[in-house]
Parts: sequence; structure tokens; C-alpha cells
Amino acid sequence: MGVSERVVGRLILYRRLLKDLADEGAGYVFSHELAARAKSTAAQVRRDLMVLGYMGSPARGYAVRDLIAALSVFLDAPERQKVALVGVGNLGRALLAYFVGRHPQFTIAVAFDADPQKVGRVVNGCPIHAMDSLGQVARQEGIDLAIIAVPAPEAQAVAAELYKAGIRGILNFAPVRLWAPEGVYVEHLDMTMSLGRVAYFGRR
Amino acid sequence: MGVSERVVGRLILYRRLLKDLADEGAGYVFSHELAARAKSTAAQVRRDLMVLGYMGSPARGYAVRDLIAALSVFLDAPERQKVALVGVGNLGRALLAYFVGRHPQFTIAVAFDADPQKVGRVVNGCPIHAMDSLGQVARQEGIDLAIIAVPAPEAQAVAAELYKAGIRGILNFAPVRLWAPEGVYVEHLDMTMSLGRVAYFGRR
DNA sequence: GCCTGTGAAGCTATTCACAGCT
DNA sequence: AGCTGTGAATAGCTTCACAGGC
Repeated sequence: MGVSERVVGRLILYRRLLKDLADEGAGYVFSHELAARAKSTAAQVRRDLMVLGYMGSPARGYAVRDLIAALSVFLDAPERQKVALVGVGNLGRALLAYFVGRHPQFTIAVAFDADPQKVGRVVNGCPIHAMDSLGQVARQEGIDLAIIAVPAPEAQAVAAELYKAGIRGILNFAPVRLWAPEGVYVEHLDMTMSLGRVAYFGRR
Repeated sequence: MGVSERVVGRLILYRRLLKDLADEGAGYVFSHELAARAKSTAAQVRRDLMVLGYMGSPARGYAVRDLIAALSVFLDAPERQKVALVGVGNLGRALLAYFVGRHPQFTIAVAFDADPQKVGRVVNGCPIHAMDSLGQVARQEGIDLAIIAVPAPEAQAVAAELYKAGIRGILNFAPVRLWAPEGVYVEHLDMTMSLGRVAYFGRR
């Protein structure tokens, strides 16, 4: 059973919204309420939740706690996934601050940077290693995923090292379309493209 | 004629790839060559380029310079668009460093932050104003677009101020689904969702 | 009555396939 | 021969609409 990128993205969103609801003390939620928070439609929410096998009650809606649990079974790996950050510039530091602590299902276990000044330091609890130890350290630590936050010209070479180290997924911030071998998932998060789109559609 | 978000995104990508090609000294390019760089297909590239009205030659392909020009006519506003950055934390500083200089079609003209320590300082050539002057300064400067890089709980209030100031488009980095009035385009760049997807698909 | 789960319809995006050009 | 531009076919996604449950 193959679930699309779109659907997985929305499931991640729903889980976040459900956690907010749980914090607000809600016990049950209807698809149209969740849809309102997700800026989506009730039909879309119900269709997406079908993949979970979890069923709501027509009378009460979905039990918030149970639905969060079902989403977590579906979305999360059985064990915590280890992430490597490659490139500790402005963006890399922002990402460390952003992800540390907040997400129980991943840990940014190690970082890498080419600057010898940064190597050996610990930022947000994450030790910075030399770029040329990437393959070795990534294997040693059993890294599953990586975030690439290096300048564009270096991104493809970094990715190649990560593939050799057996990485399974990459989140790439460099404005370069990475080649990836069969079986490795790459997501391109292209901030320039996004701003370009905002500029285009913002003026109608 | 309404062009979809997907198509506009890919056109932005093609322009970037074409600029690389121009730097490499290429005069002409075939759709299959551009597709290879975009990790896409020749048919997709040709279909996307149809919206430009620009036509390639079956013998030589597309003239790189002319195609860049046609893309720029289509994608860019007649005058340079002014962008406000709201939130000068780690991420905001990364964005300033990332966008400054590199994109002739936008300028990050002003930034805003709630921290009085930061107000009055200039980062990457961009002056930081107090958060409560947002509406006033945005109007004064004639700001078209905004980037929201504040913590999640503040994002919706910031957006509301921006709408009042007549902003037309927002690029939102806060993990919150923003409400927007008719006619304002909002793009959500959700890094947590992206990493979650990489985690999901990276393990197959 | 108002909800859920879901088959079927409707819509959008991508890919195929080929006429026409050089 | 090998390309482009594009109608037609296909695949993928979203919305409709309704049976069944409380």
C-alpha cells in the first residue's frame, strides 16, 4: 500500500493540530473541525484518515488521543531516527535551534562543517565533526536521515558521501536538484522557489 | 489564463538551470537536456514552457538567453518587489544572508523584531524596526510581500497586521496554518512536515 | 439531524504519441 | 533522424453524495 507524499504531509499536519486540541482539553473532534484548522475540507480529512484504519464514531467524531496514537503508529519509525546535519552556517544553526527537543521521533545526533574553527564545538547539544569524517561518523552513529544546508556547489558531493554511508532520506535546502540512487528519498525545500511563487501569485 | 502553482514552481527552477547553462556557455538547449537537470521529463518541460508563448526550434532546441528572457517577463513583476522580514531570530538571519544580493527581482527592504535589543540595528544591509511599527513602516515603504519567521504563537497576529498594511503575499515559516483574506497568497514552508516526510519515505 | 466511511464523479496533472519542421 | 508543439489518453487527486449509525 503506497500512500502519496501529499497525504503523508497532511497526516503530519493533522497530528500537530490534534496535539493542539489535546492541549486545549478536547476529547473528541469532528472532521469538519479538523478541516477548519487545517484550512482544508471535511471530505479531504476523512479520505486522508482512511489509510490509518482507525475509525471515528458518527456520534462523537474522532477520539483525539486515539487518533494521535494511530497517526504516530503510521508515521513514526519503531525506534527514534537519527539525523545528521551537514553545514552549520546561519541556516544550519537555525535548524538546530528549531528541531532540538521539539520532536521526540528524531534527534539531530551529529553535525558536519568544513570550517576547522567550528569542528569540535557543540551547538544545541549537537557535536560538530569535520566534513571529511562524514562517511565514517555517519556509519558509526547509525544515521538514518540527513539535512543538507551547505552552499549549492557542495551539495551534490555531500549527497554522494551520504549515499555511500547508507543514508535513507535527505532533506535538501541547497538550491540544486540532487541526483539520488534508487531507494533514497530526497525532499527539496527550495526557499527561493517559494519566494518566487509568492511574488508571482501575490500580484495575481 | 491561470497557471498552476506547480507549473510556476517549475518555471522558476528552469530559469535557474538555464542561468547555469548560460554560465557554462551553452547557446541552445533541448527539452530533454533541461529535463535531465530538473530531474523531470522532456514532455513535462515542453508542456510547462507552452504558457510562455516562446517557441523553440526543432533543429536547435531553445535559445538559452531568449528563454531566460521569456521566463523573466512571465515570472517577474515590472518593478522590483519589496519584501519585509518579520522575526530576526536564527532563521530570520539565515534568510537575510540567503536572499541578500542574490535575487535582483526582490529586496528585503525592512525587518521587524519584538526584541528591543535588536531594534535599530542593521543586519545584512537591512534595518530592523520595532514590531509595533510593522503596519506603519510597511505602508510607508510600500512593501509588497512578507516573510514570517516568528514563533508559531505570534504568526497569526503578525499576518493580520500585514493584511491591514495591504500586503499581497506571505511566505510563512511558522508551523501554523494561517488564515488569509481573499486576494492574499500565502505559501506555507513547513520544515517539520518536510522532515517528517523524509523520515516516513526514507524508511520505505 | 448530523455525523462517518466510501463508491463514483469530476477535475487536474502528467505522459503518450504523432504531425510538422529542419 | 531527431527535435518541437500539442491533442488525446492516462493517472492521480479532490469533491460529491449517500448509505448506515447513533
